Amino acid sequence: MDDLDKYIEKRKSKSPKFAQNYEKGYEQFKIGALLKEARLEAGLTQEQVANKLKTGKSAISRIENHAEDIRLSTLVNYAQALGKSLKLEVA
Amino acid sequence: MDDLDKYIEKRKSKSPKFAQNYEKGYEQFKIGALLKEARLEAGLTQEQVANKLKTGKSAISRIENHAEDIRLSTLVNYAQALGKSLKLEVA
DNA sequence: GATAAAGTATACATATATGTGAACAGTGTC
DNA sequence: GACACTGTTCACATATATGTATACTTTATC
Repeated sequence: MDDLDKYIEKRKSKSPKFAQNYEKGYEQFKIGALLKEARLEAGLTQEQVANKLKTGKSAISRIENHAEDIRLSTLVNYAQALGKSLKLEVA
Repeated sequence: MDDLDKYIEKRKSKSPKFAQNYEKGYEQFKIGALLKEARLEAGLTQEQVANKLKTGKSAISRIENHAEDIRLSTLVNYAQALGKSLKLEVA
């Protein structure tokens, strides 16, 4: 089980709503976890990312923890702030 | 040159703004084209997709032609309406 | 246990995506 | 040309993501 899986398990145990939606297949809930994982790999704090995106750290926290939904541009910007890019596919 | 490329070229020639943003690398502009391509492959009209998503056909047209930005949930729903799924990656 | 750094939670304001309906345009068929 | 079908554009209303500031929590270090 990798770090992302561990994180998901932790979120599930702490939040019934998260667990319920996650099991339903709403993997959008994974997005926040993905971004957080990518941020930590880049060795950045939420505040550092916030500064790059010219916003506050609370906004970053919200994205990582409560991103039931998110704008595509926000995803793209977040990825860019980490020096990465967002790949999309309809398959 | 595949159909999507042809479509992009057509949009570029008709809309300077589209061309400009596209060349800048704002590939979000590709999203609408991607969705349209997927819809046509599935053999569905905009109205059919609109019905599945319980919305109007004008909303579908707008997404395909003027989706400078779009919500992740909208992308996911659209893909589902076509019997497909959305793949995301931060790389 | 005091302090600082990092992250979370909340509330309100603002920006913007989407819903909705109507009018109009393009395309093909008769 | 009339008709039906498909897609586009517009305006307005509504829903919701994000900006912003503040307070609180957690964790680590001393």
